[in-house]
Amino acid sequence: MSKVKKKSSPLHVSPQPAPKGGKSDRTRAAILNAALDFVWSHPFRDMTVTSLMASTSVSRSAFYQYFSDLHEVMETLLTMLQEEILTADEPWFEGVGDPVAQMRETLAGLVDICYQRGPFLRAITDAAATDPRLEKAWAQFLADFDDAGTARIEADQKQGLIPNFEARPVVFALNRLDAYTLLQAFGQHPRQQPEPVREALGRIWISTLYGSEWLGKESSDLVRT
Amino acid sequence: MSKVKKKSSPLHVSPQPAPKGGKSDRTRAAILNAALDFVWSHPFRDMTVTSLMASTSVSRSAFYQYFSDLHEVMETLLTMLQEEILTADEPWFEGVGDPVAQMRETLAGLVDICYQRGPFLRAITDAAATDPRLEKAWAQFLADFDDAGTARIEADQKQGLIPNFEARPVVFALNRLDAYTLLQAFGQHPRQQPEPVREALGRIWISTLYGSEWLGKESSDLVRT
DNA sequence: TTGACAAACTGACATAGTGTCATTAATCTC
DNA sequence: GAGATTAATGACACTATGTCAGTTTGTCAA
Repeated sequence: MSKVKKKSSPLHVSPQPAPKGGKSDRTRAAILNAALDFVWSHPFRDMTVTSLMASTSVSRSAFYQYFSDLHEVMETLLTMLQEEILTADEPWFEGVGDPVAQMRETLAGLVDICYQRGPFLRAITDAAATDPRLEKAWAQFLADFDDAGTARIEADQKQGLIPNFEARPVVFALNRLDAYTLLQAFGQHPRQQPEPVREALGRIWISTLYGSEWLGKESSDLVRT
Repeated sequence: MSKVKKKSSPLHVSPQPAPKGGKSDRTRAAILNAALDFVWSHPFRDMTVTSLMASTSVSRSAFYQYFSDLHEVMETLLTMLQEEILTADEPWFEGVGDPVAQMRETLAGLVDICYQRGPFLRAITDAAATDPRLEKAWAQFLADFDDAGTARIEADQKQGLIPNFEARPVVFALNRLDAYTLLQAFGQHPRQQPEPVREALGRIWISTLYGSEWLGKESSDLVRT
């Protein structure tokens, strides 16, 4: 929200990320935007270098001066999305305060982002199925949440806020819950409504970790003890 | 387990599915087995018609007399797996008795199958990312569980066994939880241990639906009230 | 302005995989 | 064992990829 421009539908664009370095990078940005636009309304499997460069003023072979293949484009975009999501997830994953309130805040942010970026997120995971590098990057993205979530749970267990069980497999499962629920709910048009999804995820996380007695007020305002 | 032969590692083989119809189907079975074998130790993205038919005694172009492309092979295999999973999932999804015991039974069966078929399951979802038909088939496979699970929850809600919330989004999320947790835990070698996964899934389903007070005995035997 | 060097871009090519088709080989039927 | 049906093959056309030698464009020093 700070300095990123938003187009109505096909999401954010990236002008010249590194205008000073020496490389002009104008074409590079054009390619990234073309990819973003494409993926908003077409499945990744239909993306070809030709189709991408058609919405550009330069030739197909120019593509290969900026990226080695389509997957590298997606990997670049994944990195951008990653930052956005990491920020939204901070409250519960990095915080130390009231867990349930932070959980709700984190989920709300996550659902919001994934609703906006749905088709694009979907494109990344589709692309990951056909490329080892991107597959690894996506796996690492999820694995980082596994680590952070495990740490948070173990901390809360020490405080007696969460019952004692082996944290890692549960976090692993809950993170796949989030990732693929959001992916399938928002990954293609028409997207599902965000509210029921957020409520469902909140219900599952909270009753699994903190107990269903915390589910009281499901409405918009956050619960504070 | 009834009449299906099992090879040690690369899973079941399918001899002549329809030996009477008229078509010989011997080559067809060979192709399906080649696919099964391939996918046990290689990612789907590396599968080509050439590589498949290489482990066969017939030529590449013979492939096209049995399947229109690689995705159709995977779709055929999906149908087989589907039956196996539907059977394992019957207790909770179709039953009317003690929900928690049935839940545990269902999850145990599901984890067991997915542990055995992991890499193959993975191949199917990878393949679905690159083909509309298979994508639809996979989506429908999951959607069927959404319907069945919603029905079961609503029934249990009427009996007061499950708190009143909108069932569908929660089932949707829980089914993605299962599918992608199992997929990522068992989808490629080396696979995770099945027990922690089963326990994690059980914990999440049960505390979300029936409350964590049912989690008492986590050991092997089933809880009966 | 010119020349010269580098950056940006291009068209043409080699490669890999797909799916089709006319033809040949195998198998069955009477 | 001749004819007909089914199974399998080799050769071909097509699509998309990634590479490369060469051309254009831009910039800066003289």
